[in-house]
Amino acid sequence: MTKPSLTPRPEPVDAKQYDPSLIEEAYYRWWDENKLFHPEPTPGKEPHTIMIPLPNVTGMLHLGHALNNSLQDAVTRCRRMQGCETLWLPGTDHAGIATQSVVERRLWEEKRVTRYDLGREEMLRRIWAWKDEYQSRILSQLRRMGASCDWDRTEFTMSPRLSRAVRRTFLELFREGLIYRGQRLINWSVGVQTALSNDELEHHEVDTFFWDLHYPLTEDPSRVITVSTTRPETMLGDTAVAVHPSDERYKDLVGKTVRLPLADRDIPIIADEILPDPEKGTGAVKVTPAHDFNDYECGKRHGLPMINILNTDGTLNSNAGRYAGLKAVEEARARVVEDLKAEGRLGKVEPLRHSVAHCYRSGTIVEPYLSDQWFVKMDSLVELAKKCYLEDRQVTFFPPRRGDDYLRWLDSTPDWCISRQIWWGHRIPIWYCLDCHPNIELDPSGDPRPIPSDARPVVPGSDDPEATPEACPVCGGKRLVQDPDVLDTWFSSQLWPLSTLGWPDETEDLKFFYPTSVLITARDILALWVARMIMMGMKFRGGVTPFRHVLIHGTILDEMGNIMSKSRGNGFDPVKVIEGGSDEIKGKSEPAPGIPTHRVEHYKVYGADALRYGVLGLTAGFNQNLKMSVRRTPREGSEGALPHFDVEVPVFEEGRRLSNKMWQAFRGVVLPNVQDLSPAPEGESPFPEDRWILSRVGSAVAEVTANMAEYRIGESTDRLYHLFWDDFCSYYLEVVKPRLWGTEEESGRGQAQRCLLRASDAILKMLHPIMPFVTEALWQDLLPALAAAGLAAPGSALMTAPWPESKSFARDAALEAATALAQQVASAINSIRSEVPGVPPGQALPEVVLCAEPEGMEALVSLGPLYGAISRLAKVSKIREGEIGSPPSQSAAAVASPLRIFLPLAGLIDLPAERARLQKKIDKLAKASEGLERKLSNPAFVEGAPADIVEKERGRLAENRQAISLLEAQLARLG
RNA sequence: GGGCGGAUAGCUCAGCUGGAAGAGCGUCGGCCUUACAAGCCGAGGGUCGCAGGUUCAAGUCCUGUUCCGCCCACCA
Repeated sequence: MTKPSLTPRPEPVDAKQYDPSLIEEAYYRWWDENKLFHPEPTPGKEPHTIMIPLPNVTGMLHLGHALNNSLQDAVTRCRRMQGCETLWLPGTDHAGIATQSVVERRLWEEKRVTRYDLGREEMLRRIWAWKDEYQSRILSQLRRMGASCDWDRTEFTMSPRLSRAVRRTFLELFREGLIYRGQRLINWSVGVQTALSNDELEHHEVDTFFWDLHYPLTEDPSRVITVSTTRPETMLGDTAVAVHPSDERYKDLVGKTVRLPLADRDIPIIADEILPDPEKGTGAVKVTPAHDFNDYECGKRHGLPMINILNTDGTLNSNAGRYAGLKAVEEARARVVEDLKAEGRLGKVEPLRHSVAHCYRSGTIVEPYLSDQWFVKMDSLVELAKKCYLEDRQVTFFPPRRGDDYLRWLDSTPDWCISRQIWWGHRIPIWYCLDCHPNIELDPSGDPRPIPSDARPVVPGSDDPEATPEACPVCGGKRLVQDPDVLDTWFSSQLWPLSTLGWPDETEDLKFFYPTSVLITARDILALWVARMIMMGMKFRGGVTPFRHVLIHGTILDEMGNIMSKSRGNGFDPVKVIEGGSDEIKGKSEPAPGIPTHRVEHYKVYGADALRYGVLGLTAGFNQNLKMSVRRTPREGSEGALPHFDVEVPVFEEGRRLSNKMWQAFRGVVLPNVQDLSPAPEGESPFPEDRWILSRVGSAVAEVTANMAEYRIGESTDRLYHLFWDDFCSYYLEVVKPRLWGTEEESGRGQAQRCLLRASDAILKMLHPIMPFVTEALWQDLLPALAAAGLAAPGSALMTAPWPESKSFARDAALEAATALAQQVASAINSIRSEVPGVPPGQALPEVVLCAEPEGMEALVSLGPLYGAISRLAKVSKIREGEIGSPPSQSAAAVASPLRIFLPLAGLIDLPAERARLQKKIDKLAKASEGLERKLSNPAFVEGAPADIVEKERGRLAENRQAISLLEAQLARLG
């Protein structure tokens, strides 16, 4: 309570229906201006920290982000109300390759210039401008969704502070020998012209061929050895043919040479244990160590020469002789095949579909490419990451099975290639001495190229991202040039939980908020990001995990099971869902049969709460696929050339209806009736509906609290929906209304008001993490009454109000059972009203008679205090008890075990229709009884099953039989 | 090829440690009942993918199998 009082709350909105546009921005601004999102390290308080999985500045947020951030916000808001000092730290990722590619593409489309035309400095200026624009758009999208991030701590991976952390990390790992430079076969993106790590590849199925090539023996050209390949053009770089040592067919050929066609080189036939599989193809394979990962390993085993035949742009180089300059896959392949055919060296050609690696950003083919790159040695880091999870149990996955995915990746990760031949990113903090290495040249951008494999690295003296080494430690020369490459984006993102809190400085934030509480993310970056953050935390934070929990949520898919994205044409902008409006969609594929790829879509105003409710509801059960159905209906007579569609999303529809229902219930019933508190005696209310709703709220508080603690947020949305709609609105409000309207003494108005306030308060609180806006707005309207009743502090905010406790709500199981029976009775009466012809639908029924067998008397008695409730719910004027033996004549009957219900309907009843209705019920009951009888006549069941189960089944059968006999008697009476 | 997940009402999905099949939407019928027609009342609709097994009892556990999806993998 040390916080200064809040600024005046936003003006109350008086609207008949809920209009999110009148609420959301005003309340968000109010929270923000009161710094309610901003935590401070506070000794004695429990911290709760979430680092946002930093979105890329490449584009706008999509529905997947809406889900991810709704989860984070729901957890954050819940913990904040539970008294934690909550930090949700926002920020963005510079996303090196992705962002540079986007800006380059745009430059080319708009101005026909390349990055080389602009030069490094100007290009970076353009990318910074892009970043500024998109970062602010992304952050405003987050605000729009209601994200309670601490904007004062907003970070960016290339800020000076984070750049310092990156440099510190690089230099420490380098000094330790965990970062090294070396020539390796790496993945090369031909489109972006940079190295990629294994994790940046996408595999796509490609239709191609399997070609058989005949290589003639040097000593006897009439004899050939046949190899099969999917990449005939790489034969220009072959340096051997390999066979399995056990392969009898080729035993005599090992050690001889073949004459490589087209290249006219002699290459050896070698025996290798690993590469060739005698069962496959001809059993003999061509070996191209510079252009295939397996061949590379084989080449190293046998000391084969490695002939690089590629340029960085994917064309063939001079090692390819007359094919130089041709694009390898698109042009050279066909020419090589053609020429081999002409020479009679081509064997059979079979169609083949196989998966080929593509660049995850440019979509172009990835070539294995031999080059000098920087690497992180992974083995010791992998050990730390395993220890954290397996031995220390410092980190827990939700759901637990995700821990297996994590381990699987750790077990199969090679050294990490971290250098990228692009400009946007953290420059590698290594210099080279031009005096020691006179063959280093500077290209037009001022970048040194090439850097020899044996160039001696010179490191700067400090972590300052601006620091440069003064002189060459060997020759003292001052002509130093920095390595032109930048680091893989993930090198900086892996530091996110550390660097955002100020590491390597020992800041108050770092001391208080580290380790973070939970990392919430989708599965696709488990390896790329999650595992590496753990490594860095373990390495640089004294073996402490960066996060205690990892929540892996599913991916939103469309109804067909495809990943949703705007570029595919089946996704949409979350802000459009919130604000409504229209959007031109120009996708790659049809979102559903008959829906064109290029169209205009119109969205309703759903509001942020409905969006959040909808996406959070999808997450129930930790499912990995979250299919979301979308209805698109064509608009008649739409203007313009493009077809127009109205878009409806059922899950958002549900959220919108819920927000509106809340609005209506509070505006229409709760608020008008709590303005003037009538006096009420202390202690428990004598009115059963009061005790009932508090009991129901109490059990919901217990369940929701438990669910939230396990991140079962989808389950909570469902639970709260029914608590509010069914229990609070359909039952409690209906039943309590007369007391609110009535005079004080008789009706217990004061008690009704207090109970209403307590239930409302708890419901709004529990719904707040899911639907922050409508709940805060209604709670503010309710606050004066809550304060008057001593249930809340005046001038406070729901956002920071304390979470309800289940122990403050008395539970009453017997009352809940009695009320459930009352609801069944009301429902049975309504059913008769609806099904029996002749019963007036609108008017109240004059009388209902309830009867019970002797063993049901207790239940009947317990129902006594609830007659008023039944009267309201089923609209009957009078309820009385009757003798079971002499039911009223000319009546419709129903059963709500253990009670019999009679509606005297003299003169109104349609006899044949009523007879048919009764017969239908009897048939249904008889069918159920048959099953029970069979079960109970089975001695194995009666003896084997626990006694209470057998008893239960017996009771059920007796109930059924009684109901049947009653209905049959009724049938007989109707004649 | 390896790993994982899914298959339950027309659609999207709940269903925890095995004890009479649920929600929302959609459909059908009836209601402008004084918070709410963005609503209320009622009805219909399911051999829980298929085949075995364990058990007195299986949507739930085990085995096999078929589809769908995802992740990983060098399939020459």
